[in-house]
Amino acid sequence: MANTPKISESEWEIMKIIWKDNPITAEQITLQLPDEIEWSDQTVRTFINRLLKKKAIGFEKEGRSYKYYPLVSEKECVRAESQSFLKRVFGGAAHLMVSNFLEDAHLSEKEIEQLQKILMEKQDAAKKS
Amino acid sequence: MANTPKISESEWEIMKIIWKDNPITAEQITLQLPDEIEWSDQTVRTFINRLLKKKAIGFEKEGRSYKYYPLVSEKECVRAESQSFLKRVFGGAAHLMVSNFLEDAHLSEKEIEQLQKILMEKQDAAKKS
DNA sequence: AATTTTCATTTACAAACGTAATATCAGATT
DNA sequence: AATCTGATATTACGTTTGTAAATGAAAATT
Repeated sequence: MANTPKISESEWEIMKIIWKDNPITAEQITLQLPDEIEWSDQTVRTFINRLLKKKAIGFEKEGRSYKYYPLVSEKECVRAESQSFLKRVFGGAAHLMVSNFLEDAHLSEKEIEQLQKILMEKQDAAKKS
Repeated sequence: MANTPKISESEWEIMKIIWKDNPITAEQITLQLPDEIEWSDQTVRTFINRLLKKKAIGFEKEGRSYKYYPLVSEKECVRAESQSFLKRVFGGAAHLMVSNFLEDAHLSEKEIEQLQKILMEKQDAAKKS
């Protein structure tokens, strides 16, 4: 609902960690980055600062260091990014997007079933209205 | 397959038009932009030039003006963007992404059925293997 | 042929991004 | 109290993006 700030690709990596586990120190964030990512801790701080400036996160002082926590919810941000992606790549047509993903992705039987369940619920809801 | 160049948000608008209809002149591209977009034609040319530089499109001289055509396929680019989005926002988990979209999107009954069909085929394929 | 018009090419410029290095400041240590 | 250390804050710098304006060259017009 609240309009979310624009979060860059690198900043997403930081946000994902903060959403999972907060309040959290800069050091902990650096440690929890996936292995493929090799940023100096200065770089991590830069992203943290930009997220602060964008009001995507806040902090509380704890002794010597700060602990950061989200100011925007993951749900909102995922939603905003999804909308933007959907619009950019599929002209806003969700069903095109989904079918494209379904065809392309390698899904387990369990996952397929789960999706079918969701679809069936959706169908019921659509019929009722 | 061929690795696709990184196409920015604005450039996507141009590419979508070129994919739909090519070879096409700069003027025609400008005309076919959706109404919400109000770029000066200089701006459109800038994006075209950047796409040329990125080898996303090519051109053929036709008399006074150029006609542009894609050098990368829409399919490839959609795929690359989708992967990038999936990784960034959903940590690469396609089923999470799809279920999120399904829940959020307003799909017609027809669209739902279509998706179910795809899922059923997927299921058959998964079982067989 | 000179001028105007129409494309395309080059240059511009500020904001965002990726990636740090450097500086500053508050506790911890000697 | 002076110094060291670990954290935060400021500054840096090249690239990409959004958004054009200026320039150059070819074609159309006068």
